[in-house]
Amino acid sequence: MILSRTSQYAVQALIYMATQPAAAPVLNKDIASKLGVPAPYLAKILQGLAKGNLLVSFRGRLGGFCLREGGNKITLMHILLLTEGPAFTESCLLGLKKCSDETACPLHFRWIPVKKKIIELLLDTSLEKLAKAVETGKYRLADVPGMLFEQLEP
Amino acid sequence: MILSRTSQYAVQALIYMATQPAAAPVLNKDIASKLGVPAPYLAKILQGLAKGNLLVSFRGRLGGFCLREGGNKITLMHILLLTEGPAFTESCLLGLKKCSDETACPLHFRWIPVKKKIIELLLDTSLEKLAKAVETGKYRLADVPGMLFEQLEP
DNA sequence: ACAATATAAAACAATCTTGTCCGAATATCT
DNA sequence: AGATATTCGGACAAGATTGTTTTATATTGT
Repeated sequence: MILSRTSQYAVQALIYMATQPAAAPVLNKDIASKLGVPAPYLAKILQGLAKGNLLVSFRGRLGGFCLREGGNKITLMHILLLTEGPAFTESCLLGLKKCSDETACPLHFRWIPVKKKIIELLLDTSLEKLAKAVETGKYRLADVPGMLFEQLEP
Repeated sequence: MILSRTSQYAVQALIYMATQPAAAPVLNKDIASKLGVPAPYLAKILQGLAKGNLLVSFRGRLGGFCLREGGNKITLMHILLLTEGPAFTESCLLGLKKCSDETACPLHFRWIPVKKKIIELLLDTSLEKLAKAVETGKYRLADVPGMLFEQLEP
């Protein structure tokens, strides 16, 4: 029923990046403060996503992270395959190592149609869709309120 | 996409108990060995289920654990409410503490119908159904093979 | 009294999350 | 060109959570 913290932060961060202008790299520090998540942990997650070719990273001044592909190419599935591991869609509800159509746990065939729904959702939901939803202001990305589109400069 | 180990062991154990004659208490030790899970850990889990009124426990000789209600009354939902906590059906995919129809994360309304399918499955799946499935021999409850209905006595 | 069993608590281990530190890379400024 | 400021990269460790094992205690039937 739940994703790991790592996956949650990864999705939040990528949605936020998709709301930002694609040209300029986004700073880990900025993402962390806008989302209210620990910066060192987020950095590690973003590095992993860069290694998985979802992001490009630039060091030095004017550095930061950019989405490698446009937000319309990246789906939740792409993200979770990296953060949850490549086998996360095949996991057995009861935790059996071997649970296939041949050697099935008693929940296997009941679970399959539900799993299918989940996978459809993950495949169909692109960063672009989510970013646009957030940009309407009707949805929030973090518990910390008002940080996202009400930032004031001194 | 995944339940905690505790939940997995709890469900496995209860299904196994539902395959056994209801009259005699079942020993933690026996369940553990048949399922191939650590006995002390399973004991702790079963005690929790007893506290949650899903099981009755008997101490001393001829002791053990019994299902309190018939297997047809107990659903996966009953079990998981105890092992995952009472709020596990309300958790937000992105981990937001406050994510309701009013203050929604961008995944909220996409996730609701899928969550509904999951809840339906959990409410509809009784221990009795699962136990009967296992008794046909077509489904397995544990990775350790052949322990369930091929136990030989010396 | 004894043996078998559940219960409780605590100790231990593994994993996940978070924080700190320093080095490497890169653009900007002088 | 060189100095400087900024940013990612990676190693390491502290803390938190979860899973596992051990130990001791209480209860019950024979």
